[in-house]
Amino acid sequence: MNEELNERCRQILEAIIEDYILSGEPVGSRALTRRHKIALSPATVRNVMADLEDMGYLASPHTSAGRVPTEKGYRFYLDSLLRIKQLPSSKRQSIREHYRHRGLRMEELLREAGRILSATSSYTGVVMVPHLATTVCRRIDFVRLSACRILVVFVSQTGIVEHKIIESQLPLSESELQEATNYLNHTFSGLTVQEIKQYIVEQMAEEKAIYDSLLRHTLQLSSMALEDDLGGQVFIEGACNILDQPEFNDLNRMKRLMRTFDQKSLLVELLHKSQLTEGVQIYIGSTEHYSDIEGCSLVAASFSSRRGATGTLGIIGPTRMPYSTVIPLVDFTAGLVGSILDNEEE
Amino acid sequence: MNEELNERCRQILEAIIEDYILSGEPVGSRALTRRHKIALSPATVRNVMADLEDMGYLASPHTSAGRVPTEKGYRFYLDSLLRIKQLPSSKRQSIREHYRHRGLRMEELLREAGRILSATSSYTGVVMVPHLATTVCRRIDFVRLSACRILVVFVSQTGIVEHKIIESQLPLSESELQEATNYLNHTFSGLTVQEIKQYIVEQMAEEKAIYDSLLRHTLQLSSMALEDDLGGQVFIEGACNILDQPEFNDLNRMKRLMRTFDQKSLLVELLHKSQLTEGVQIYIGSTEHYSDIEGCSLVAASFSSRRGATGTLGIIGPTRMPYSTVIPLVDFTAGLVGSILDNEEE
DNA sequence: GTTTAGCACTCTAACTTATGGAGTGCTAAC
DNA sequence: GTTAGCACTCCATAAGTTAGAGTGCTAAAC
Repeated sequence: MNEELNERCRQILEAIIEDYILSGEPVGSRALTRRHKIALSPATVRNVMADLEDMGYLASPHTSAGRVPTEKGYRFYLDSLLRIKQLPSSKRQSIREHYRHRGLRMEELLREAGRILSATSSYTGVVMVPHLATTVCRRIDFVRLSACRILVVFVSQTGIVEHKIIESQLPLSESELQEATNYLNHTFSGLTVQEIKQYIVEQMAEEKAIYDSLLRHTLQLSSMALEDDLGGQVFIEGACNILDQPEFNDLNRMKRLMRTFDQKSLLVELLHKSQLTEGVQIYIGSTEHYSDIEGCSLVAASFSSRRGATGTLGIIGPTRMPYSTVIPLVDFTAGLVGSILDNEEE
Repeated sequence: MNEELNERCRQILEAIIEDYILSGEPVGSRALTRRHKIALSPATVRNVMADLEDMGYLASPHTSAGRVPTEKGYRFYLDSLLRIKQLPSSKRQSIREHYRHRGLRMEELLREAGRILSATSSYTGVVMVPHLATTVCRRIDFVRLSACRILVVFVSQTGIVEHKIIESQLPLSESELQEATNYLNHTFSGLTVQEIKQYIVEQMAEEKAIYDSLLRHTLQLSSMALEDDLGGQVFIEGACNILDQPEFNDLNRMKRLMRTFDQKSLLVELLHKSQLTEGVQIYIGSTEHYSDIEGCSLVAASFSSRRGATGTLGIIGPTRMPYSTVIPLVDFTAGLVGSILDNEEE
């Protein structure tokens, strides 16, 4: 694939994609020259377009329609043509404003982030809750519900609170539980969940060394408490926003998208993926990749606080969305949410 | 409105509604006599249908289509014609099975209840989380995040856990907080949230009598902690299920419904309403009432545990849904969820 | 008086048939 | 290499047609 696109091709490709983003209609050679003051005749543009089609950057829905960007076209546009502006400071300010009077609960903060993303972009906002793994434990509490049923409340440095009810094998008295709690807080506070799990495994391995049955039991309970945390949960806000896009006049595509939202699994997968990489990631739904969100793209960025909690947020919109504003929006929001989490830690 | 429907009218109305529920198409006189072994000619049936239309139980989309039940028609059907079967015990068993291996977190339980309702009915499940008001306090914990920021964890007898971060006016030390916690648990444990609020108000009124500033402050904090709880939150599961219904081939209606789901406010209102009444409630969306869910109905029932937590759950489906199976399903589920909550209390 | 058969009438959904417009690809001239 | 010109293609829209289902009314039958 050694096709170097020369300047003219690039220009025309860019013009086509930008037109298409605006109109959603296939763009033809005539309209293009008119709108973009290109110093070429439609015929010449047609030749270039035919080349671009051969190379896979464009496609035509049918013989006598204009051209539409392909996934490859978008990719090239995103990688090489798009100049990303900074979000204007007025907009930054107004977004910050939205977060100002927020309640301070982690979950609500993230839900709200999704809503703000959605409202600001008029597409759909998605937010994935940080996994506990890299989260630093501030405190872990056991609350005795009955002899064998124990409520575990886990609080991270970032103020994430998770709770879970576990069934203990052995009945435990109030005072035993208190003792266990004290021990755990003393031992675990300041460690990440990962480190805690590690520690538990190591201690359990030396099981024979542990003569203290309460201690052994305590470790067992904490192990149960920390498995399968809630992290990775995904909030979807403003799902219906996206339905106003003309591409969703197709009932089936619409249903498919809604189903994807309902199941969430694809989103979890994608959001996870983009957590592994720095910066804004863009996933383009096409027939080959992510066909469930065909016609849509996900613009995602992960946010993280200084102390480790890392989640991902983003916007799902039609593939033909104005990336030049959506990308900075997602980028800015990720940073903002991260810093809000930081402040909550202090 | 003193229209007594005679036996024949009732029979025909019932037949029409049942046909319509099955097919979703306007039903005509001919088809009706054929399918229902009615000992009357189509012409006679037509006369009856015309009467029923005059009385407002039926409507015709246009001159030469069959008849469709109106909201009034459905109401009459539900109130006077429908014989509700018990859920067959095989089905009960299989539903119980679904709940068996559930994690024990309240929130997950309710979410799952929504999912099971949705899957079993192939419509959309909704669940409203119990409000704290009537909930009995088991325990209330303060966790110090920083001098002024405090995490409050509230645990009800039913195992509902709510948490919230509040900002204290005065900085509090670890030990002061401990003292406050002990005081609160001692005082509040076993009271309902309502009672607690009452108590706080009374105590504050005697403010002058409270020389102990820590005590005053503690009360203030708990007051903050208990206002605007999370209860009333609504989970919607399987929203896309309902889209497969033929009535949602209409794009606009579909969008409207999705928007209603997104906003949730109408659902909150309806679910609240049905919390005030015993048994299964049915809300029929029509142009006049609840136009946001036009073409849909909500079948709802509240569930409650012995100790007070009361929420509501239900199914949203097309108005022409098979009530004879949906109603018992909702009824049974409400009872089941209530009893699961009871067990969790034990 | 109620019920029914018959019939003219209505309305829709589905199919067919024009028609205009937008756009292409090719060729030949610049 | 670029462009004008032109024949051709395809879609969207509108208009016309038809078949089917259903109604309302009337007059006869029970």
